[in-house]
Amino acid sequence: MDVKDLRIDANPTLVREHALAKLRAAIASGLYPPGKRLVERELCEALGVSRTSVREALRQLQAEGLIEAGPRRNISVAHVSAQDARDIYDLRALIETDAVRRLVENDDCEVIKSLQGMAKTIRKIVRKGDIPALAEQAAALYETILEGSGSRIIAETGKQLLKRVSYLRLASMSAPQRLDDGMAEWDAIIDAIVARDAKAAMSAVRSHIVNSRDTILATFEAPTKAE
Amino acid sequence: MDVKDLRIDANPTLVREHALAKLRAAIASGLYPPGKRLVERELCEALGVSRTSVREALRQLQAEGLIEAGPRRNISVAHVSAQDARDIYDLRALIETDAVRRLVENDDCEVIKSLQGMAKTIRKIVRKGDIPALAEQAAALYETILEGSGSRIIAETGKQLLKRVSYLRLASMSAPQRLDDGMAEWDAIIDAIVARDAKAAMSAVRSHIVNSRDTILATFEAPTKAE
DNA sequence: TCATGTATGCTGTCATACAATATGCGAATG
DNA sequence: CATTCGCATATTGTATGACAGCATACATGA
Repeated sequence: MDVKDLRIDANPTLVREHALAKLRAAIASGLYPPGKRLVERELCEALGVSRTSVREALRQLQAEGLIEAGPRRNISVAHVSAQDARDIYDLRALIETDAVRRLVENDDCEVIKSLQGMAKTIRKIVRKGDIPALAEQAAALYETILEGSGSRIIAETGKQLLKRVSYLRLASMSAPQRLDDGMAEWDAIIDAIVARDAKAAMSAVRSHIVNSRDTILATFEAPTKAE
Repeated sequence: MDVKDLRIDANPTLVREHALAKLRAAIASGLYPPGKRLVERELCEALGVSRTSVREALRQLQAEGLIEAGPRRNISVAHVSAQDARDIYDLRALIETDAVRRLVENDDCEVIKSLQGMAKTIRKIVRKGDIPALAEQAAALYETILEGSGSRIIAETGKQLLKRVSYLRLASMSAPQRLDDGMAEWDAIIDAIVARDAKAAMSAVRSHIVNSRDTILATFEAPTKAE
Protein backbone atom coordinates (compact mmCIF):
# COMPACT_ATOMS: atom_id res chain seq x y z
CA MET A 1 0.00 0.00 0.00
CA ASP A 2 1.23 3.41 -0.94
CA VAL A 3 1.31 6.56 1.17
CA LYS A 4 -1.11 8.08 -1.28
CA ASP A 5 -3.76 5.68 -0.11
CA LEU A 6 -3.76 7.20 3.32
CA ARG A 7 -4.99 10.46 1.92
CA ILE A 8 -8.34 11.52 3.30
CA ASP A 9 -10.07 13.45 0.58
CA ALA A 10 -13.69 12.86 1.44
CA ASN A 11 -14.57 16.05 3.22
CA PRO A 12 -16.67 15.38 6.30
CA THR A 13 -19.78 16.09 4.25
CA LEU A 14 -20.76 19.64 4.85
CA VAL A 15 -24.21 19.90 6.32
CA ARG A 16 -25.27 22.37 3.66
CA GLU A 17 -24.22 19.99 0.91
CA HIS A 18 -26.14 17.21 2.50
CA ALA A 19 -29.15 19.48 2.66
CA LEU A 20 -28.61 20.48 -0.95
CA ALA A 21 -28.51 16.89 -2.10
CA LYS A 22 -31.62 16.00 -0.13
CA LEU A 23 -33.55 18.93 -1.53
CA ARG A 24 -32.46 18.15 -5.05
CA ALA A 25 -33.58 14.59 -4.59
CA ALA A 26 -36.90 15.73 -3.16
CA ILE A 27 -37.51 17.86 -6.21
CA ALA A 28 -36.34 15.22 -8.67
CA SER A 29 -38.55 12.58 -7.10
CA GLY A 30 -41.61 14.75 -7.25
CA LEU A 31 -42.00 14.95 -3.49
CA TYR A 32 -41.74 18.68 -3.97
CA PRO A 33 -43.52 19.23 -7.28
CA PRO A 34 -43.15 22.38 -9.39
CA GLY A 35 -44.83 25.33 -7.75
CA LYS A 36 -44.58 23.81 -4.27
CA ARG A 37 -43.77 26.58 -1.88
CA LEU A 38 -40.71 26.04 0.25
CA VAL A 39 -40.87 27.45 3.75
CA GLU A 40 -37.52 27.70 5.42
CA ARG A 41 -38.59 26.60 8.85
CA GLU A 42 -40.34 23.55 7.51
CA LEU A 43 -37.23 22.59 5.64
CA CYS A 44 -35.17 23.11 8.77
CA GLU A 45 -37.42 20.75 10.65
CA ALA A 46 -37.61 18.20 7.86
CA LEU A 47 -33.86 18.19 7.34
CA GLY A 48 -32.95 18.68 10.96
CA VAL A 49 -30.51 21.50 10.29
CA SER A 50 -30.36 25.18 11.01
CA ARG A 51 -31.77 27.96 8.90
CA THR A 52 -28.26 29.04 8.04
CA SER A 53 -27.55 25.80 6.22
CA VAL A 54 -30.95 25.60 4.60
CA ARG A 55 -30.64 29.12 3.26
CA GLU A 56 -27.22 28.46 1.79
CA ALA A 57 -28.55 25.35 0.10
CA LEU A 58 -31.48 27.34 -1.23
CA ARG A 59 -29.20 29.95 -2.75
CA GLN A 60 -27.36 27.22 -4.58
CA LEU A 61 -30.57 25.64 -5.85
CA GLN A 62 -31.65 29.06 -6.96
CA ALA A 63 -28.47 29.58 -8.94
CA GLU A 64 -29.06 26.20 -10.56
CA GLY A 65 -32.55 27.22 -11.58
CA LEU A 66 -34.31 24.47 -9.64
CA ILE A 67 -36.17 26.88 -7.43
CA GLU A 68 -37.30 30.43 -8.07
CA ALA A 69 -38.33 33.46 -6.08
CA GLY A 70 -41.88 34.64 -6.44
CA PRO A 71 -42.92 38.28 -6.30
CA ARG A 72 -43.55 38.09 -2.57
CA ARG A 73 -40.15 36.86 -1.60
CA ASN A 74 -41.57 33.36 -1.61
CA ILE A 75 -39.41 30.54 -2.79
CA SER A 76 -40.98 27.73 -4.72
CA VAL A 77 -39.93 24.84 -6.88
CA ALA A 78 -39.35 26.10 -10.40
CA HIS A 79 -42.00 25.54 -13.01
CA VAL A 80 -40.74 24.04 -16.22
CA SER A 81 -43.05 25.09 -19.00
CA ALA A 82 -43.52 22.97 -22.10
CA GLN A 83 -41.45 25.55 -23.95
CA ASP A 84 -38.70 25.34 -21.33
CA ALA A 85 -38.71 21.58 -21.57
CA ARG A 86 -38.42 21.75 -25.33
CA ASP A 87 -35.59 24.25 -25.10
CA ILE A 88 -33.74 22.20 -22.53
CA TYR A 89 -33.91 19.05 -24.61
CA ASP A 90 -32.91 20.89 -27.75
CA LEU A 91 -29.95 22.43 -25.99
CA ARG A 92 -29.06 19.05 -24.55
CA ALA A 93 -29.10 17.68 -28.07
CA LEU A 94 -26.60 20.31 -29.11
CA ILE A 95 -24.31 19.82 -26.15
CA GLU A 96 -24.49 16.07 -25.77
CA THR A 97 -23.89 15.37 -29.43
CA ASP A 98 -20.79 17.49 -29.15
CA ALA A 99 -19.82 15.65 -25.99
CA VAL A 100 -20.19 12.25 -27.56
CA ARG A 101 -18.18 13.34 -30.58
CA ARG A 102 -15.35 14.39 -28.33
CA LEU A 103 -15.73 11.21 -26.34
CA VAL A 104 -15.26 9.07 -29.42
CA GLU A 105 -12.32 11.17 -30.54
CA ASN A 106 -10.68 10.84 -27.14
CA ASP A 107 -10.88 7.07 -27.53
CA ASP A 108 -10.56 6.43 -23.81
CA CYS A 109 -11.04 2.68 -23.30
CA GLU A 110 -11.61 3.16 -19.60
CA VAL A 111 -14.64 5.36 -20.18
CA ILE A 112 -16.01 3.24 -22.97
CA LYS A 113 -15.77 0.12 -20.90
CA SER A 114 -17.63 1.80 -18.06
CA LEU A 115 -20.32 2.91 -20.50
CA GLN A 116 -20.81 -0.68 -21.59
CA GLY A 117 -21.14 -1.67 -17.97
CA MET A 118 -23.75 0.97 -17.36
CA ALA A 119 -25.75 -0.15 -20.39
CA LYS A 120 -25.79 -3.63 -18.95
CA THR A 121 -26.96 -2.36 -15.57
CA ILE A 122 -29.67 -0.37 -17.26
CA ARG A 123 -30.85 -3.39 -19.18
CA LYS A 124 -31.25 -5.26 -15.92
CA ILE A 125 -33.19 -2.42 -14.34
CA VAL A 126 -35.44 -2.15 -17.37
CA ARG A 127 -36.33 -5.80 -17.01
CA LYS A 128 -37.30 -5.21 -13.41
CA GLY A 129 -39.27 -2.14 -14.38
CA ASP A 130 -37.87 -0.11 -11.51
CA ILE A 131 -38.51 3.37 -12.82
CA PRO A 132 -36.81 5.44 -10.12
CA ALA A 133 -33.66 3.35 -10.31
CA LEU A 134 -33.75 3.61 -14.06
CA ALA A 135 -34.02 7.37 -13.97
CA GLU A 136 -30.98 7.44 -11.75
CA GLN A 137 -28.93 5.10 -13.91
CA ALA A 138 -29.92 6.95 -17.05
CA ALA A 139 -28.75 10.19 -15.48
CA ALA A 140 -25.48 8.50 -14.59
CA LEU A 141 -25.08 7.39 -18.20
CA TYR A 142 -25.66 10.88 -19.56
CA GLU A 143 -23.22 12.28 -17.04
CA THR A 144 -20.59 9.76 -17.98
CA ILE A 145 -20.93 10.75 -21.61
CA LEU A 146 -20.66 14.42 -20.69
CA GLU A 147 -17.58 13.78 -18.61
CA GLY A 148 -16.16 11.60 -21.34
CA SER A 149 -15.99 14.71 -23.47
CA GLY A 150 -12.93 15.60 -21.45
CA SER A 151 -14.24 19.10 -21.01
CA ARG A 152 -15.06 20.30 -17.54
CA ILE A 153 -17.14 23.08 -19.06
CA ILE A 154 -19.26 20.80 -21.20
CA ALA A 155 -19.73 18.42 -18.30
CA GLU A 156 -20.85 21.10 -15.87
CA THR A 157 -23.12 22.85 -18.31
CA GLY A 158 -24.70 19.64 -19.49
CA LYS A 159 -25.24 18.36 -15.99
CA GLN A 160 -26.97 21.53 -15.01
CA LEU A 161 -29.46 21.00 -17.81
CA LEU A 162 -29.98 17.41 -16.73
CA LYS A 163 -30.82 18.48 -13.20
CA ARG A 164 -33.50 20.78 -14.48
CA VAL A 165 -35.43 17.97 -16.10
CA SER A 166 -34.85 15.18 -13.62
CA TYR A 167 -38.43 15.44 -12.46
CA LEU A 168 -39.71 15.24 -16.01
CA ARG A 169 -37.55 12.27 -16.80
CA LEU A 170 -39.52 10.21 -14.33
CA ALA A 171 -42.72 11.02 -16.20
CA SER A 172 -41.10 10.31 -19.52
CA MET A 173 -40.07 6.85 -18.45
CA SER A 174 -43.49 5.94 -17.23
CA ALA A 175 -44.80 6.05 -20.78
CA PRO A 176 -45.49 2.40 -21.70
CA GLN A 177 -43.61 1.87 -24.94
CA ARG A 178 -40.89 4.34 -23.98
CA LEU A 179 -38.91 1.89 -21.89
CA ASP A 180 -38.15 -0.51 -24.71
CA ASP A 181 -37.59 2.22 -27.26
CA GLY A 182 -35.29 3.97 -24.84
CA MET A 183 -33.29 0.80 -24.31
CA ALA A 184 -32.86 0.37 -28.03
CA GLU A 185 -31.68 3.93 -28.34
CA TRP A 186 -29.18 3.53 -25.55
CA ASP A 187 -27.86 0.43 -27.23
CA ALA A 188 -27.48 2.31 -30.48
CA ILE A 189 -25.49 5.01 -28.73
CA ILE A 190 -23.19 2.58 -27.00
CA ASP A 191 -22.71 0.48 -30.12
CA ALA A 192 -21.71 3.52 -32.14
CA ILE A 193 -19.29 4.59 -29.44
CA VAL A 194 -17.75 1.14 -29.21
CA ALA A 195 -17.39 1.13 -32.99
CA ARG A 196 -15.64 4.50 -32.66
CA ASP A 197 -18.10 5.89 -35.17
CA ALA A 198 -18.47 9.53 -34.14
CA LYS A 199 -21.06 10.40 -36.73
CA ALA A 200 -23.30 7.51 -35.83
CA ALA A 201 -22.90 8.21 -32.13
CA MET A 202 -23.87 11.84 -32.62
CA SER A 203 -26.91 10.94 -34.59
CA ALA A 204 -27.90 8.24 -32.10
CA VAL A 205 -27.63 10.70 -29.23
CA ARG A 206 -29.59 13.27 -31.16
CA SER A 207 -32.46 10.97 -31.94
CA HIS A 208 -32.54 9.64 -28.41
CA ILE A 209 -32.85 13.12 -26.99
CA VAL A 210 -35.39 14.18 -29.57
CA ASN A 211 -37.49 11.11 -28.81
CA SER A 212 -37.28 11.77 -25.09
CA ARG A 213 -38.26 15.34 -25.73
CA ASP A 214 -41.31 14.35 -27.71
CA THR A 215 -42.39 11.88 -25.06
CA ILE A 216 -42.14 14.58 -22.43
CA LEU A 217 -44.00 17.09 -24.54
CA ALA A 218 -46.79 14.60 -25.04
CA THR A 219 -47.29 14.41 -21.29
CA PHE A 220 -47.64 18.19 -21.25
CA GLU A 221 -50.51 18.02 -23.69
CA ALA A 222 -52.28 15.20 -21.86
CA PRO A 223 -52.64 16.77 -18.41
CA THR A 224 -52.85 13.23 -16.97
CA LYS A 225 -53.88 13.05 -13.35
CA ALA A 226 -56.78 10.86 -12.38
CA GLU A 227 -56.53 11.81 -8.75
CA MET B 1 -50.57 59.38 -16.09
CA ASP B 2 -51.98 55.97 -15.53
CA VAL B 3 -52.40 54.07 -12.30
CA LYS B 4 -50.04 51.47 -13.72
CA ASP B 5 -47.24 53.99 -13.51
CA LEU B 6 -47.46 54.04 -9.75
CA ARG B 7 -46.41 50.45 -9.64
CA ILE B 8 -43.23 49.82 -7.72
CA ASP B 9 -41.59 46.79 -9.19
CA ALA B 10 -37.96 47.39 -8.38
CA ASN B 11 -37.44 45.17 -5.38
CA PRO B 12 -35.55 47.03 -2.66
CA THR B 13 -32.37 45.36 -3.84
CA LEU B 14 -31.58 42.56 -1.49
CA VAL B 15 -28.30 43.07 0.30
CA ARG B 16 -27.05 39.67 -0.79
CA GLU B 17 -27.75 40.46 -4.42
CA HIS B 18 -25.95 43.72 -4.12
CA ALA B 19 -23.02 41.88 -2.62
CA LEU B 20 -23.21 39.29 -5.38
CA ALA B 21 -23.12 41.94 -8.07
CA LYS B 22 -20.21 43.72 -6.46
CA LEU B 23 -18.20 40.55 -6.12
CA ARG B 24 -18.92 39.56 -9.70
CA ALA B 25 -17.78 42.97 -10.84
CA ALA B 26 -14.65 42.72 -8.72
CA ILE B 27 -13.78 39.42 -10.36
CA ALA B 28 -14.65 40.58 -13.87
CA SER B 29 -12.56 43.72 -13.51
CA GLY B 30 -9.54 41.82 -12.32
CA LEU B 31 -9.54 43.41 -8.88
CA TYR B 32 -9.83 39.87 -7.58
CA PRO B 33 -7.73 37.88 -10.07
CA PRO B 34 -7.95 34.12 -10.48
CA GLY B 35 -6.51 32.32 -7.50
CA LYS B 36 -7.07 35.26 -5.17
CA ARG B 37 -8.16 33.94 -1.85
CA LEU B 38 -11.41 35.31 -0.53
CA VAL B 39 -11.62 35.71 3.22
CA GLU B 40 -15.13 36.13 4.49
CA ARG B 41 -14.40 38.77 7.07
CA GLU B 42 -12.46 40.88 4.64
CA LEU B 43 -15.37 40.75 2.24
CA CYS B 44 -17.74 41.69 5.04
CA GLU B 45 -15.64 44.72 5.82
CA ALA B 46 -15.11 45.68 2.20
CA LEU B 47 -18.81 45.34 1.38
CA GLY B 48 -20.09 46.54 4.71
CA VAL B 49 -22.48 43.66 5.19
CA SER B 50 -22.78 40.73 7.54
CA ARG B 51 -21.21 37.35 7.12
CA THR B 52 -24.61 35.84 6.47
CA SER B 53 -25.09 37.87 3.32
CA VAL B 54 -21.54 37.41 2.13
CA ARG B 55 -21.80 33.68 2.55
CA GLU B 56 -25.04 33.46 0.63
CA ALA B 57 -23.49 35.47 -2.17
CA LEU B 58 -20.47 33.18 -2.14
CA ARG B 59 -22.66 30.10 -2.47
CA GLN B 60 -24.23 31.62 -5.53
CA LEU B 61 -20.87 32.51 -7.08
CA GLN B 62 -19.77 28.99 -6.36
CA ALA B 63 -22.74 27.53 -8.18
CA GLU B 64 -21.93 29.80 -11.11
CA GLY B 65 -18.38 28.53 -11.17
CA LEU B 66 -16.76 31.89 -10.59
CA ILE B 67 -15.18 30.83 -7.34
CA GLU B 68 -14.06 27.45 -6.13
CA ALA B 69 -13.28 25.76 -2.84
CA GLY B 70 -9.74 24.66 -2.23
CA PRO B 71 -8.79 21.52 -0.31
CA ARG B 72 -8.53 23.47 2.93
CA ARG B 73 -11.99 24.89 2.89
CA ASN B 74 -10.53 28.04 1.38
CA ILE B 75 -12.51 29.90 -1.21
CA SER B 76 -10.68 31.52 -4.08
CA VAL B 77 -11.44 33.03 -7.44
CA ALA B 78 -11.70 30.26 -9.99
CA HIS B 79 -8.79 29.61 -12.29
CA VAL B 80 -9.69 29.40 -15.94
CA SER B 81 -7.15 27.22 -17.66
CA ALA B 82 -6.35 27.64 -21.32
CA GLN B 83 -8.28 24.44 -21.92
CA ASP B 84 -11.25 25.78 -20.01
CA ALA B 85 -11.14 28.99 -22.00
CA ARG B 86 -11.06 27.06 -25.23
CA ASP B 87 -13.97 24.90 -24.12
CA ILE B 88 -16.01 27.86 -23.01
CA TYR B 89 -15.54 29.64 -26.32
CA ASP B 90 -16.29 26.52 -28.29
CA LEU B 91 -19.44 25.92 -26.32
CA ARG B 92 -20.39 29.56 -26.73
CA ALA B 93 -19.97 29.10 -30.46
CA LEU B 94 -22.43 26.21 -30.37
CA ILE B 95 -24.97 28.00 -28.25
CA GLU B 96 -24.76 31.48 -29.66
CA THR B 97 -24.96 30.37 -33.26
CA ASP B 98 -28.13 28.55 -32.31
CA ALA B 99 -29.36 31.64 -30.51
CA VAL B 100 -28.77 33.91 -33.45
CA ARG B 101 -30.50 31.47 -35.78
CA ARG B 102 -33.56 31.54 -33.60
CA LEU B 103 -33.29 35.28 -33.32
CA VAL B 104 -33.42 35.70 -37.08
CA GLU B 105 -36.26 33.24 -37.35
CA ASN B 106 -38.22 35.10 -34.69
CA ASP B 107 -37.90 38.22 -36.80
CA ASP B 108 -38.58 40.56 -33.89
CA CYS B 109 -38.06 44.11 -35.18
CA GLU B 110 -37.88 45.45 -31.65
CA VAL B 111 -34.86 43.32 -30.80
CA ILE B 112 -33.16 43.90 -34.12
CA LYS B 113 -33.54 47.62 -33.80
CA SER B 114 -32.01 47.53 -30.35
CA LEU B 115 -29.11 45.46 -31.68
CA GLN B 116 -28.44 48.13 -34.28
CA GLY B 117 -28.46 50.74 -31.56
CA MET B 118 -25.97 48.75 -29.52
CA ALA B 119 -23.65 48.36 -32.48
CA LYS B 120 -23.68 52.11 -32.86
CA THR B 121 -22.89 52.61 -29.19
CA ILE B 122 -20.07 50.14 -29.46
CA ARG B 123 -18.62 51.93 -32.44
CA LYS B 124 -18.51 55.13 -30.43
CA ILE B 125 -16.81 53.43 -27.53
CA VAL B 126 -14.28 51.81 -29.83
CA ARG B 127 -13.33 55.24 -31.16
CA LYS B 128 -12.76 56.45 -27.63
CA GLY B 129 -10.76 53.34 -26.84
CA ASP B 130 -12.49 52.86 -23.50
CA ILE B 131 -11.79 49.20 -22.94
CA PRO B 132 -13.80 48.59 -19.76
CA ALA B 133 -16.87 50.27 -21.23
CA LEU B 134 -16.40 48.25 -24.37
CA ALA B 135 -16.25 45.00 -22.49
CA GLU B 136 -19.50 45.91 -20.81
CA GLN B 137 -21.25 46.87 -24.03
CA ALA B 138 -20.00 43.79 -25.79
CA ALA B 139 -21.40 41.64 -23.00
CA ALA B 140 -24.70 43.47 -23.35
CA LEU B 141 -24.70 42.74 -27.08
CA TYR B 142 -24.08 39.04 -26.55
CA GLU B 143 -26.78 38.92 -23.92
CA THR B 144 -29.25 40.63 -26.21
CA ILE B 145 -28.56 38.06 -28.88
CA LEU B 146 -29.01 35.26 -26.37
CA GLU B 147 -32.27 36.72 -25.15
CA GLY B 148 -33.36 37.31 -28.71
CA SER B 149 -33.40 33.55 -29.13
CA GLY B 150 -36.67 33.66 -27.23
CA SER B 151 -35.48 30.81 -25.05
CA ARG B 152 -35.01 31.42 -21.37
CA ILE B 153 -32.88 28.31 -21.19
CA ILE B 154 -30.51 29.36 -23.93
CA ALA B 155 -30.28 32.84 -22.48
CA GLU B 156 -29.47 31.65 -18.97
CA THR B 157 -27.02 28.99 -20.07
CA GLY B 158 -25.25 31.32 -22.46
CA LYS B 159 -25.02 34.13 -19.93
CA GLN B 160 -23.47 31.83 -17.42
CA LEU B 161 -20.71 31.03 -19.87
CA LEU B 162 -20.21 34.72 -20.56
CA LYS B 163 -19.74 35.45 -16.89
CA ARG B 164 -17.00 32.91 -16.65
CA VAL B 165 -14.88 34.66 -19.22
CA SER B 166 -15.64 38.27 -18.40
CA TYR B 167 -12.19 38.69 -16.91
CA LEU B 168 -10.56 37.22 -19.99
CA ARG B 169 -12.56 39.43 -22.29
CA LEU B 170 -10.79 42.46 -20.90
CA ALA B 171 -7.45 40.95 -21.86
CA SER B 172 -8.72 39.95 -25.27
CA MET B 173 -9.77 43.47 -26.07
CA SER B 174 -6.47 44.96 -25.10
CA ALA B 175 -4.81 43.22 -28.01
CA PRO B 176 -3.96 46.00 -30.48
CA GLN B 177 -5.50 44.89 -33.74
CA ARG B 178 -8.34 43.11 -32.02
CA LEU B 179 -10.47 46.21 -31.54
CA ASP B 180 -10.88 46.97 -35.23
CA ASP B 181 -11.25 43.34 -36.21
CA GLY B 182 -13.84 42.89 -33.51
CA MET B 183 -15.79 45.87 -34.74
CA ALA B 184 -15.84 44.49 -38.25
CA GLU B 185 -17.06 41.17 -36.94
CA TRP B 186 -19.82 42.76 -34.94
CA ASP B 187 -20.89 44.68 -38.01
CA ALA B 188 -20.99 41.49 -40.00
CA ILE B 189 -23.20 39.87 -37.39
CA ILE B 190 -25.62 42.77 -37.24
CA ASP B 191 -25.73 43.14 -41.02
CA ALA B 192 -26.60 39.50 -41.46
CA ILE B 193 -29.30 39.74 -38.83
CA VAL B 194 -30.78 42.85 -40.41
CA ALA B 195 -30.75 41.07 -43.76
CA ARG B 196 -32.59 38.22 -42.06
CA ASP B 197 -29.92 35.86 -43.34
CA ALA B 198 -29.74 33.16 -40.68
CA LYS B 199 -26.92 31.23 -42.28
CA ALA B 200 -24.73 34.28 -42.64
CA ALA B 201 -25.52 35.38 -39.10
CA MET B 202 -24.59 31.99 -37.72
CA SER B 203 -21.34 31.91 -39.58
CA ALA B 204 -20.55 35.50 -38.57
CA VAL B 205 -21.16 34.68 -34.94
CA ARG B 206 -19.08 31.56 -35.21
CA SER B 207 -16.10 33.28 -36.69
CA HIS B 208 -16.33 36.13 -34.22
CA ILE B 209 -16.25 33.75 -31.30
CA VAL B 210 -13.48 31.66 -32.81
CA ASN B 211 -11.40 34.77 -33.38
CA SER B 212 -12.00 35.94 -29.84
CA ARG B 213 -11.03 32.52 -28.62
CA ASP B 214 -7.79 32.55 -30.53
CA THR B 215 -6.93 36.00 -29.27
CA ILE B 216 -7.49 34.86 -25.71
CA LEU B 217 -5.49 31.70 -26.19
CA ALA B 218 -2.60 33.74 -27.53
CA THR B 219 -2.50 35.70 -24.28
CA PHE B 220 -2.23 32.41 -22.43
CA GLU B 221 0.88 31.49 -24.35
CA ALA B 222 2.49 34.88 -23.92
CA PRO B 223 2.49 35.17 -20.12
CA THR B 224 2.57 38.98 -20.49
CA LYS B 225 3.24 40.88 -17.31
CA ALA B 226 5.98 43.49 -17.36
CA GLU B 227 5.28 44.57 -13.83
C1' DT C 1 -71.23 45.16 3.74
C1' DC C 2 -67.21 47.40 3.78
C1' DA C 3 -63.20 49.41 5.80
C1' DT C 4 -60.03 49.49 9.26
C1' DG C 5 -57.11 47.67 12.66
C1' DT C 6 -54.67 43.67 14.59
C1' DA C 7 -52.43 39.25 15.01
C1' DT C 8 -49.61 36.11 12.70
C1' DG C 9 -46.25 34.11 9.43
C1' DC C 10 -42.23 34.36 6.65
C1' DT C 11 -38.14 36.29 4.80
C1' DG C 12 -33.94 39.15 4.99
C1' DT C 13 -30.42 40.62 7.78
C1' DC C 14 -27.48 41.04 11.65
C1' DA C 15 -24.77 39.77 15.79
C1' DT C 16 -22.81 36.10 18.45
C1' DA C 17 -21.08 31.95 19.77
C1' DC C 18 -18.49 27.82 19.39
C1' DA C 19 -16.26 23.63 17.45
C1' DA C 20 -13.02 21.92 14.22
C1' DT C 21 -9.19 22.72 11.65
C1' DA C 22 -5.20 25.05 9.58
C1' DT C 23 -1.35 28.32 10.14
C1' DG C 24 2.35 30.49 11.94
C1' DC C 25 5.50 31.48 15.63
C1' DG C 26 8.37 30.63 19.24
C1' DA C 27 10.47 27.75 22.53
C1' DA C 28 12.61 23.50 23.86
C1' DT C 29 15.78 19.99 22.50
C1' DG C 30 19.27 17.35 20.29
C1' DC D 1 22.09 25.42 14.38
C1' DA D 2 18.39 22.54 12.73
C1' DT D 3 14.19 20.14 14.18
C1' DT D 4 10.30 19.28 16.49
C1' DC D 5 6.73 20.22 19.53
C1' DG D 6 3.20 22.99 21.37
C1' DC D 7 0.47 26.90 21.71
C1' DA D 8 -1.82 31.17 20.11
C1' DT D 9 -4.25 32.74 16.13
C1' DA D 10 -7.03 32.74 11.97
C1' DT D 11 -10.76 30.94 9.32
C1' DT D 12 -14.63 28.30 8.15
C1' DG D 13 -18.97 25.68 9.20
C1' DT D 14 -22.88 25.65 11.85
C1' DA D 15 -26.29 26.96 15.18
C1' DT D 16 -29.13 30.39 17.76
C1' DG D 17 -31.56 34.29 18.73
C1' DA D 18 -33.22 38.67 17.51
C1' DC D 19 -35.69 42.06 14.88
C1' DA D 20 -37.54 44.86 11.00
C1' DG D 21 -40.39 44.83 6.97
C1' DC D 22 -44.06 42.88 4.43
C1' DA D 23 -48.05 40.14 3.35
C1' DT D 24 -51.92 37.57 4.73
C1' DA D 25 -55.63 36.29 7.43
C1' DC D 26 -58.77 37.48 10.80
C1' DA D 27 -61.56 40.21 13.67
C1' DT D 28 -63.87 44.33 14.78
C1' DG D 29 -66.63 48.24 14.26
C1' DA D 30 -69.40 51.65 11.70
